[in-house]
Amino acid sequence: MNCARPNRASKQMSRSTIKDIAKALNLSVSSVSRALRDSYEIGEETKKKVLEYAQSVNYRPNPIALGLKERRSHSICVIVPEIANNFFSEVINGIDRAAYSKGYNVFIFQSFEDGVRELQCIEHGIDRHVDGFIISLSGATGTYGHLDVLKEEGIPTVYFDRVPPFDQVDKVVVDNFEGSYNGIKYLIGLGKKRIAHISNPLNLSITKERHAGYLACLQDHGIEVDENLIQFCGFDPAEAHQTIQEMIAHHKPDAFFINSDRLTLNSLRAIKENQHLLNTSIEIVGFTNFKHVGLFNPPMIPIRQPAEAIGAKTVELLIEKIEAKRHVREPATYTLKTTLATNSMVS
Amino acid sequence: MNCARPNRASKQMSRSTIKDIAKALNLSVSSVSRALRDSYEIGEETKKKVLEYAQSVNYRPNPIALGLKERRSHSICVIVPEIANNFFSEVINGIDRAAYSKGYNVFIFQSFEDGVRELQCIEHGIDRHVDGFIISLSGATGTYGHLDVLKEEGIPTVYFDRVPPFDQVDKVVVDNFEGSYNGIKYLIGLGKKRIAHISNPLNLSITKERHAGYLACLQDHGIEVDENLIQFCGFDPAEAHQTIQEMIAHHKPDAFFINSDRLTLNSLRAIKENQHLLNTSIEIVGFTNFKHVGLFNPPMIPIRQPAEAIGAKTVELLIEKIEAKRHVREPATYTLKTTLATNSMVS
DNA sequence: ATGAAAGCGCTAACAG
DNA sequence: CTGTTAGCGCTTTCAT
Repeated sequence: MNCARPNRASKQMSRSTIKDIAKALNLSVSSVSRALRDSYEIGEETKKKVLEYAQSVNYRPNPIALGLKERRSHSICVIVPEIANNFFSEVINGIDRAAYSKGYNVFIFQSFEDGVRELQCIEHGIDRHVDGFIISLSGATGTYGHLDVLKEEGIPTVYFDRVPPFDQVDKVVVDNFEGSYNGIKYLIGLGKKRIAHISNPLNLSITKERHAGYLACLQDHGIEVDENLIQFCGFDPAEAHQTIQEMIAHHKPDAFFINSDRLTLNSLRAIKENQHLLNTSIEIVGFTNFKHVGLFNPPMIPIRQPAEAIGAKTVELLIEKIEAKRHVREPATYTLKTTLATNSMVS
Repeated sequence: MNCARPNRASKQMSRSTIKDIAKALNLSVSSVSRALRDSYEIGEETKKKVLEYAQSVNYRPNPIALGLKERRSHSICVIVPEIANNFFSEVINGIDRAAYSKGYNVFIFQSFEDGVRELQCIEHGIDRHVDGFIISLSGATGTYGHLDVLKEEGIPTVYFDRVPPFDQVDKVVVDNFEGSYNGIKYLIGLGKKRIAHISNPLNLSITKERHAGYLACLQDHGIEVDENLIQFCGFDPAEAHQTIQEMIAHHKPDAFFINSDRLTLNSLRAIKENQHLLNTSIEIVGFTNFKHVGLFNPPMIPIRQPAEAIGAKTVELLIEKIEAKRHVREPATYTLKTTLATNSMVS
């Protein structure tokens, strides 16, 4: 740690700038700039000299100055409801890796399921001149007016998972309908008839689709829908607990289908504690990307989303939009597949 | 969505600037700036006029321009090994909330356990003129030279959890020694004699301390240390699996103590699959902040870290340093307590 | 091929 | 109290 201090001359206290280089090499700033950007209107000689010197002082362009000048920042902004969530943190990994490999910086913001903060995040991103947004909507609001800025100012944006209900935007989602349909089908195949559905509130796109899958599958298999077996429940663990408890006590389900990652984990404990009230064994299927579901007791079958792939896809689409010169591709929705991990020991 | 377009005049295409306001109000930019910053050298009248107008056009200062000018950005940079980790994502929550309430923006970067990327993250932060850093070191490197920039340039920095081995920096940690000591004591209290220790490599500060706690506790209770029961193991799930398998097959432990969050989750499955090879019941204690440990089978007792509090503390220290005018407090280490959650059903 | 100068949005001397 | 100006680091006409 305490090695001899490098000689004074080479110490670059505050990062060295293009101006410093110009001075040192007796050139004008514009020439240096051109050399650095590999412009065609610069002499080979000079270019080489500049590049070498820049290297030697570990020159890095100042992205702030660049941003001010160019109105772009080579960075993208990701807004998710919360990071402490298996699914979202995996998606972020996918985004981070993909963006990094394309030379983009990633800013991660959390909306904490709050529409107001979501807007603030968007404004922060805009203020910082990010080149584009990747957003999964907060669950708390049913309005979308705060997204208008993005459209109006033509800022490239890709939504994923929890997407807005209008059309003219890019979306990356999974086939939620099919995901829950297959989950229910699995339960029915096990002979289950009273499949409880624990769901987040219906204002989110994904919730609606998953709910529809549940209904459709029951219908297709001639099982009548019992409204008592459907309960909506927010993000609070205590609420989940109570919901489950009442469901078990009053409506005797023989299986559970749970609608979202957080809700699944929150519900499992309540099921564990109350399942003795039922005389059948209980089967559980739920959306979750938690990797170690195989350790759970009661056991459950997870419906998994290809989170990293979703992240990678959003980046691909976003960068395509950012770098598109003229002809912009029509906005589209990309749908990936969920997996029903019936042998869920595998990570 | 397709509501009548607001009248042309009020449409602020590109964000309105201080200059626009000056023009509109027939003032100089400096007066506007002063009004906005609530300077004392500005007339009440003018100030009010400016403030109102600014409000009406939804003026937001451009942080990029500000950053260029002021060399500070009112933002901090958090660098963690990975986000998809219960502990780190909780800490980030703590940081986010605390920073937000003090008006600071948070940039989150992942080092992916890679020293080179860690340096890049630091450089990114510096380039973006963040006011300070909160860092938990990547596990892959044993060198610390890449942190010198921070010291040399005097950039406020607070380390947490995985901290560097030198003194002149602020650190927020937990009492890892005590944490594992208590964990082992608990196992011994259960009558366990052959307590296996599955540990990450010893290059991290936290690993060393936890290891020391294990050794000390055995010693204090007159249990001889069996080197065979100590195994080191990286971040790869397959490696953990093999390590556990061999441990069980060859050395017949009657309990496990596992050293880190990720490793704990990775090991549990291997224990589950191999525990039938043992004739005793097995007890498990491990560091993890996963919230739903109570659902696990095999059951385990988690050693928890107060992650949100750690995050909040790092922010408090960092902002104190950032905003300190003259007299800088001596760097110090703040040690919080772990919890041995013996009734681990509680979230 | 190279230099000079303007300007991105903002603040902070410096003048009045 | 208010206006003028320079400058943060960089790119980009526009001259030369």
